[in-house]
Formats: sequence, C-alpha cells, structure tokens
Amino acid sequence: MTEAATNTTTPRYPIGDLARQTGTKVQTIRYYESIGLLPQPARTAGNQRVYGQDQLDRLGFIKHARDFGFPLDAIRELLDMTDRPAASCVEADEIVRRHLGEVRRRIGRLQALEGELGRMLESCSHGTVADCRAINVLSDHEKCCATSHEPVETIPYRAPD
Amino acid sequence: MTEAATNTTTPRYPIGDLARQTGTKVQTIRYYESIGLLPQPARTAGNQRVYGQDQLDRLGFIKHARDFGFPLDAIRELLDMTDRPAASCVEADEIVRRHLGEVRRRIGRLQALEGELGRMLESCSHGTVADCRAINVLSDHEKCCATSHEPVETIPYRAPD
DNA sequence: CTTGAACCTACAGTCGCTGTAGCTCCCATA
DNA sequence: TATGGGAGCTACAGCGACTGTAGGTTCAAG
Ligand SMILES: [Zn+2]
Ligand SMILES: [Zn+2]
Ligand SMILES: [Zn+2]
Ligand SMILES: [Zn+2]
Repeated sequence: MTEAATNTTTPRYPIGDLARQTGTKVQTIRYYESIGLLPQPARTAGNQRVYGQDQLDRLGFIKHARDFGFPLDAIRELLDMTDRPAASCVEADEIVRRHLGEVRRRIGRLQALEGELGRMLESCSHGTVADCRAINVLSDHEKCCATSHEPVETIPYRAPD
Repeated sequence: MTEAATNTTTPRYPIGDLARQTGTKVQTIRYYESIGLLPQPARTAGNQRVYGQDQLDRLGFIKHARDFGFPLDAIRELLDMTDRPAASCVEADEIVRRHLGEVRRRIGRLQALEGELGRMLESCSHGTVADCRAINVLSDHEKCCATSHEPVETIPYRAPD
C-alpha cells in the first residue's frame, strides 16, 4: 500500500523530463537551483537529480513568469507569496504593477527610437556615405530631431535606483 | 611656427575631458579602447592618455549611436563606413533598417506583454493570494489569454541567428 | 556486455558596461 | 619647493540570465 501510494502520488522525473515538460533548458534548471530559485532535489544512487510534481509546478511557474518578462528576483518574491496563500495579494499585484510600468516605459522609449530611426531612413537620399542622412545624424546631435536621448535599457526590468 | 600651429590645431584632452564632453564615463572609454572600438591614444610621459579632436569626434559618434540603441558591433561597422565617405551608403542604411526592425519587434512583444499584464491586474479582485488573478495566471497557462509567449528579449538588439 | 543517450561538475563566455582596490601622476597653492 | 588632493593608471570582479563546452559518469535498451 505504501509503495503503491508512493508510486502513484509521487512521480519521479529526471531533469530532462522536467526540461521538456516546462520548455526550459536543462542547464537553466541547474542554474535556477544554483541561485536558490529551485530547491535541491533528491538524487539517485548515481547522483542524478529526481524531481516530483511540486518541483515541476514550481518550475512551470518560473517559466511562465519569465515568459511574461518578470525578472528572477520578482519571481522569487511571487513564489514566496504562493507559500502563504491566505495572505493578501496586494504585494503580488504591486509587483505586477511595477513590471507593467517598466514595460510601458520601455515601450515609450522604443517608440521614440522607432520615430527617429524611421526619419533617418526616410530622409536619406541613398547616395554616398558622406551624404548619408543616417551617418550624418549619428555624427552630429544638432542634425538630430531628438532634443535629448533617454537611455535605451539594455538590462531587462531593473528600474534605475 | 610649428609649435604654435601644433598648439592651435591639435587640442590635447585628458580622458576626463573626453568623458565630460561626450557624456561617457571614463571607464567606458577605456572599455571601448580595450575592445578596439577606439584606437589607443597617445600617452604623456607619465603614461596618461591624451586625445585629439578626431578621437573626440569618434567617441561622440559612438555615444550618439548608443543613444539610438545600436549595438557595438553595428557601431563598429558604421564607423568603418565613415572612413570610406565616397562609398555608397546602402550598407549603412541596411544596418539602420535592421535595427529599426528589431526595435519594432521589441515594441510588438512588449505591447502584447502590456495587454496581458493589464488584464491580470484588471481582473484581480484583490483578495487573498490563493484567489489572486495574477498568481493564478502565472501558475497555469490555461488561465492565460495568450496562446503562446514570444520570448521577451533580455539582450539588446541581437537578432536571433 | 556494449552502446549511446542522458546525466554530472566546473568553468568560460555572452553584452555593455560599472565598481573597486591599490597604486601613480599632475598641477595649484602655500 | 613641498604638499595635498583630484585625476589618472591597471587589473579584476560583478551585474542578469543564461548558454556552451570539456571531460567525465550513469543508465537503460538491445
Ligand atoms: Zn543613407
Ligand atoms: Zn541626438
Ligand atoms: Zn491579486
Ligand atoms: Zn501563458
């Protein structure tokens, strides 16, 4: 009974199954473990990782949240909240709101950029490099329609402190 | 005469002046030198870098192009073109077009994300974590409006090969 | 028993910087 | 001319979120 129950209630996946089922790469799973985002799983006699359903769910959450663009530290906070299901979700919503704000800020910056780049291309007569509108605008901010340039973020969602 | 001419025609800036005039950080200038984006400048007897007008212009170009979000390897190509001013600007325009395409792709992905995140927040009744719409959507792609998730780019502008 | 896929650890590389430690240099003022 | 302090120097680690590689071990099918 104990054995049968154990077998049916706790499936044991090797890391490759976890990867396939969640769409994550094997290395990424090990990376998440190394930074403490996933707990250390059980191991076989031969030292290979074996996961249960809860780990699969947890990784699924992480993957889905990453698909939404949440940075890992936000995901860590969200996971902590799922461990306290009776608590208020205000904090969770706040994390989502912050992320949404960041996404909107990024959209704004990129749209400004889109305008600038489009104008560059439109107004170039496509002759020599010396006459190239794009090259000339880049050489000289005076020729530039933007009065200033907001930095385009290269690192994902970290708001500037 | 030689001295006077030299003094007036070739100003010699220390690295800090270059940084101030272009809005770049000193370390960034040294980094650009280390990756070969800026040539090695002259040095004083005490081994300190001294720059001339051409270096200042080159760094200005790099800074401005970075403000437009161009990745460094694209900037490298654009700088190579400014050394051949009589050549056709087709290649330069192509680089700009590629970048514009990338910017538009990013905007698209972020707008999809914006919609998803907005819906999450709107449809949450702000009760417990267990009932939180955001947490539940993240826990289960079935509850998710998106049929699939395009990855949100974390690394700038490099098109997937 | 053999093969080969899957797994293991450890570490380097990506991109574009930024920050730090521990020096040396330069210039203005006293 | 001495001195103080700001500016410069090299070298290296760290960021975020992985990805790739080398060189080995384990496991399950045939
Ligand atoms: Zn052109
Ligand atoms: Zn400009
Ligand atoms: Zn909520
Ligand atoms: Zn989904």
